[in-house]
Amino acid sequence: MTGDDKRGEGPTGRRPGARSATIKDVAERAGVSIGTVSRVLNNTTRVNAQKAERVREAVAELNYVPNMAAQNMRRKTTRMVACILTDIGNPLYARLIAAVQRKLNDSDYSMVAMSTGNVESRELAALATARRYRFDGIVYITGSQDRAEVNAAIAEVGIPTVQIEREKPDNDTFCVDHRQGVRLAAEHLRAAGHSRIGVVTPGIGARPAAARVDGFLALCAELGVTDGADLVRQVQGPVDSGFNAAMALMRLASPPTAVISLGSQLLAEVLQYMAAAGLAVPEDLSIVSIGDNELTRFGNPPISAIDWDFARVGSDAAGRLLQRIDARRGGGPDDGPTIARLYETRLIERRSVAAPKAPGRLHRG
Amino acid sequence: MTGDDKRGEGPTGRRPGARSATIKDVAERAGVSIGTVSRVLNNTTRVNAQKAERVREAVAELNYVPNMAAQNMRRKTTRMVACILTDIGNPLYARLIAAVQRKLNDSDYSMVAMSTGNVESRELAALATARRYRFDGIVYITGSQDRAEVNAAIAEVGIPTVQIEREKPDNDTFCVDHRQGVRLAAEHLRAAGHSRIGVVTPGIGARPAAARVDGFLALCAELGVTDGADLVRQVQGPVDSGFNAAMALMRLASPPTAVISLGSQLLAEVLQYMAAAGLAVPEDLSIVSIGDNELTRFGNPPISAIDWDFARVGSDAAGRLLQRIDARRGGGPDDGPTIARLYETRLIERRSVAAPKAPGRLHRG
DNA sequence: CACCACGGGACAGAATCCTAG
DNA sequence: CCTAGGATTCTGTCCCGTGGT
Repeated sequence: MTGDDKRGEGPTGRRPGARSATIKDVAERAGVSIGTVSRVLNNTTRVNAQKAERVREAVAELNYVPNMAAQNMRRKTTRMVACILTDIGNPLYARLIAAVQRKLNDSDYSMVAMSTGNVESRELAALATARRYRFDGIVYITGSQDRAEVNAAIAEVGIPTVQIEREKPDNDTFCVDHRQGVRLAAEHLRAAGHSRIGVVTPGIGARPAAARVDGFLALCAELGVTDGADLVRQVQGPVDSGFNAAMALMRLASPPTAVISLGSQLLAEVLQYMAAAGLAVPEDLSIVSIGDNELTRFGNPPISAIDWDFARVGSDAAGRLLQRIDARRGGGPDDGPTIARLYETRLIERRSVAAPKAPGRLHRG
Repeated sequence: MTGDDKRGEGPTGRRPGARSATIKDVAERAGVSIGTVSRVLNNTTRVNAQKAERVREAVAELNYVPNMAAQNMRRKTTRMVACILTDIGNPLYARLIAAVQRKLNDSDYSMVAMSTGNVESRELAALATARRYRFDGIVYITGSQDRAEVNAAIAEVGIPTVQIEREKPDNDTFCVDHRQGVRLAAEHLRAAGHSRIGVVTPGIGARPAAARVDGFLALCAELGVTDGADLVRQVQGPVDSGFNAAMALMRLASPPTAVISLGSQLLAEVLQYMAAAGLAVPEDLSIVSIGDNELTRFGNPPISAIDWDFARVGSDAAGRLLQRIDARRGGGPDDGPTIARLYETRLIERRSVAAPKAPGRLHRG
């Protein structure tokens, strides 16, 4: 009864083996029934003020914490959301998953992160895990879009899902408008006088790269540029690096006067090539980076970049997921038709873009 | 009995409302008892091959997945580990948590990430959550070391815990040897002829910064440098930026000829100041960065940096945590005394260090 | 008598429904 | 109508006991 006894099995020095208190222990100590304890803790209906007080005291004295596993069983809900992505170590997505985590946390959900390394079997394993744990929702981020088995598994998993940077009509999707982004970049370069613009891109298995290349080629078509495809260099593995892609581009019979680099890793490699070849930015080659980072912001020279608000994307996606979860709990089938949000990008002008040295041949296009 | 009926509630097109199959359903369908199903799934003892086959068929047909919550109750284990850190969005820790996640995953554990924003109340909330969920372990990363309540909560949480970048004798700790790192940096600069070396550091609440400043001052003392403390600039908030710290340093009556920058964010700001003031690196100021990143690797000029293997740290820490968890399950109290691992750093020489312009006054120290 | 496969029941911790006062 | 106790439920695991070899 005295709350100031700090020895023994008091709150301090909990022995590892000590079983933690259950709701039954609390009920006994407070001299009430289990049901009453539950009611006090979840304040579902009114209980006698005195008993409520005794319960709260008992909870404090026993350092009682409800067991989530037991709650999960009854409530059929875990308050956990899986975040499945290719690589949690990719700094590009750091802000995104931070925003997701934060939003979930604000509603008392926890986020469990699963990296798949963009490997199909691990994607399937992650989905199976999500099912075993009966997670309340899934945030699925990027990765190749065309794996039929994975897409089928997502459809069958039976857990509300939102997808980020994936275009799938079955779920709510949240994508950056990379088509518009690459257009912004290309038009900025054209405005500076460039008519031959190269593109260095990672493999187009995942949506972001695919959409960018798509957007670029569409723009070329609109402008009547016929050899746009020749100027798009796809970097496949880590071996076939951005360094080589940049070199191939610059050794073309009629090399580009400007380059759009997709992804921060590639940008670094392109810059390395330029340094190695003794070429200057922007004098010998103008550069726009898709994606803003420390290198574009603080490098020398600072690189013009296309930027977008990943924090917003993550927050919106998580918010929508929570809506879906609530709707399902309510009993209604779900919450209306799927939505597909597209986020605009913006151009940050810096010193890496200048007029081409040889006053570009404008006859093309 | 026919397994080829694919309509209705078959695996494809699971309706959202459809309750997922339980072990009882499987038992009924296979015509065996619940216990037998359990034995087949966990292959604890031998069961009749025919019955086992029937069970496996039923599992496949019903698309049965065991319910973790129910397993947790009996097994008193969740196969989940909490990763508590200040900010999951900080790219500095991306590799670290990726390694932790990967190591846990290899042993079929899931990682739930919790950001605290380095706010005491949220740290306590994270620990409470870990207790509610009965996580099997905790990886605690960085954050201010001196919050008594937090440290008490870690001690009382009753869950095996390892700590990264925190020096706490009660747990296994895994720290980078920043004292050695800053020494490496300083000695490299001294070897190049610098005797006045400035330091720009974030607030020393957290261990990494504290250890670095400590190491620097210790070195100064050894060398008989008496005004080392004057050359250490602590940047507190985002307002009092690295830009200003660099400026203050360079406007000293006798400014340093070299600077050690702690943290990538600060490095960028120092470089910004240099550009704004029209000063060149390394001609007007040599720089060594503690921490390697894109900016140090690919910037212009590339910056000499102190680097370490965070992936290893994370992997080791997670591995040790798994050992502790196993040991506790085995019944033994724990697994021996706590360990405190320290990881060496290494210097990567790049072009940001040169001899000081005015052949340094060597009479000091 | 030892052994094995297997069924049946107790159990874990919390929520919720029913019912009696 | 409000309060609170008691029984029931959720899903798997583990142990015990039985019947057959």
